[in-house]
Amino acid sequence: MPPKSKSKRSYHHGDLRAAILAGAVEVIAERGLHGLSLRECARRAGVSHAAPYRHFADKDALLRAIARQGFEWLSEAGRRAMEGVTRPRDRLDGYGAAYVRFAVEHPVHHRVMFASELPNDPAAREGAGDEGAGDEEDDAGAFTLLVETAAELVAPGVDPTPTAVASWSLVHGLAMLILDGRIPAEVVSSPDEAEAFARELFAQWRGALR
Amino acid sequence: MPPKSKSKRSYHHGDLRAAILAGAVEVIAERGLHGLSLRECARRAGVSHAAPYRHFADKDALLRAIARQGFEWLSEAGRRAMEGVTRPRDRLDGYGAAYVRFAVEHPVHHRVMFASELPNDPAAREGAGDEGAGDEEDDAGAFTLLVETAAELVAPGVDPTPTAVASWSLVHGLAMLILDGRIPAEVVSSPDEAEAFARELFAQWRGALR
DNA sequence: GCGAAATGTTGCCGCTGTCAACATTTTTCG
DNA sequence: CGAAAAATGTTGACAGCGGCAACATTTCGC
Repeated sequence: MPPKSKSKRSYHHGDLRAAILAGAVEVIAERGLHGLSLRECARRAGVSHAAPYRHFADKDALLRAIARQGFEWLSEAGRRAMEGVTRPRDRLDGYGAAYVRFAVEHPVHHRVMFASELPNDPAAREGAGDEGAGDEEDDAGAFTLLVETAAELVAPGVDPTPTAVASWSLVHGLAMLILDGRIPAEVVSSPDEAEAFARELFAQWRGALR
Repeated sequence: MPPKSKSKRSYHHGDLRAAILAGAVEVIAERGLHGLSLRECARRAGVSHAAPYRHFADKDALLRAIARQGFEWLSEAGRRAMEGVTRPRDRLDGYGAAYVRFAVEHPVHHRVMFASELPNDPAAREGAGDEGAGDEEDDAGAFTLLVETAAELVAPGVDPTPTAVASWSLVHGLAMLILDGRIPAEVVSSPDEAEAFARELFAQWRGALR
């Protein structure tokens, strides 16, 4: 059993897993979430219709993989937005702005991440070391980071959860409304405009906590 | 051509359309959005697999009907929450609280309404009076009502859109996070708790506008 | 009553998810 | 180096689904 930790290339296809992942994002962008099919992904990768099953147990597993990738990118974007920023409010501002920007720049990932067609399955916990030796964090990572940042903002001893929930709600709701096209396009047509708009709303919100 | 305006009963099934609508909501609640199938709805209604097509052009039409019903209920709940309330901030508070409560009480409708797998189709505008003589409002109604309420709150001459967007983002994001189970259950386990939590966040937010 | 419209049924097609059996390539290890 | 084993890809099959066409039945307007 080879330790398939890093380099996965030099097999039949090269890196089918990544190709299918990218193809799936492409298909969803073109035909929507319910227009995704494993067979279409296989077709675009130039393999037979059952090949994807060597890399994903089923369709849900593929969607979970996209969601996981999205959460990783989001966490990374949030960390990068806060790095070097020391004042707690500015850190929370930066995270929120990065959140909205991520949603606008990666709409498919955001939709899959929060499509919530992946119900809470606290089962399937076995086989240590079979797959995923790198990172085991799921969506919890993003929320944890947010709560920690909010904790720096509120008075010590106060439960930071409400502040974290409010912040997350604001940026999450804004992101969803933008992605669903329910916000006038002239307000948030580009990622930069979206981020600026988010920062404006966040500044107003921050005033309420004082 | 009978004027099928009101009483739709006394045909083969009685009221297949309503039965399928209710069955679809049931199926979605049990198996998720992607677990919905017209054939399963037909089965539960006791009809053959093609019968639903006499009432819905396709699967999307069924989902659109559910969404329309949801938007009607939401608008009605918002109006009822604001009726008799005169102070603009209290009106906005009431609408937001009703919004969150609606989402918690009708999670399936909320999910379908904002699944955004129903892309903007400004086509198909013909045949006046064929169907739907009652109300023609879509999701625009909810947002319009919100903007109008926000307009009462801000200083005259100021664009109320940012305030409306912020308010909607907050309650919409909160609703989605609750429905997706990303908020600790001990905070918002019941509709009442969810509404109370929403009111608390809204009160904080309102302070920032002053 | 009678024609027409509305409603429901049966049968079919292509597509999809998923599995099992088979084929091929690559890695591991004596 | 050379087999055994593992990983990867292919073919074929099955049931379920969305959607359509043709047919059957009920109800309504007159």
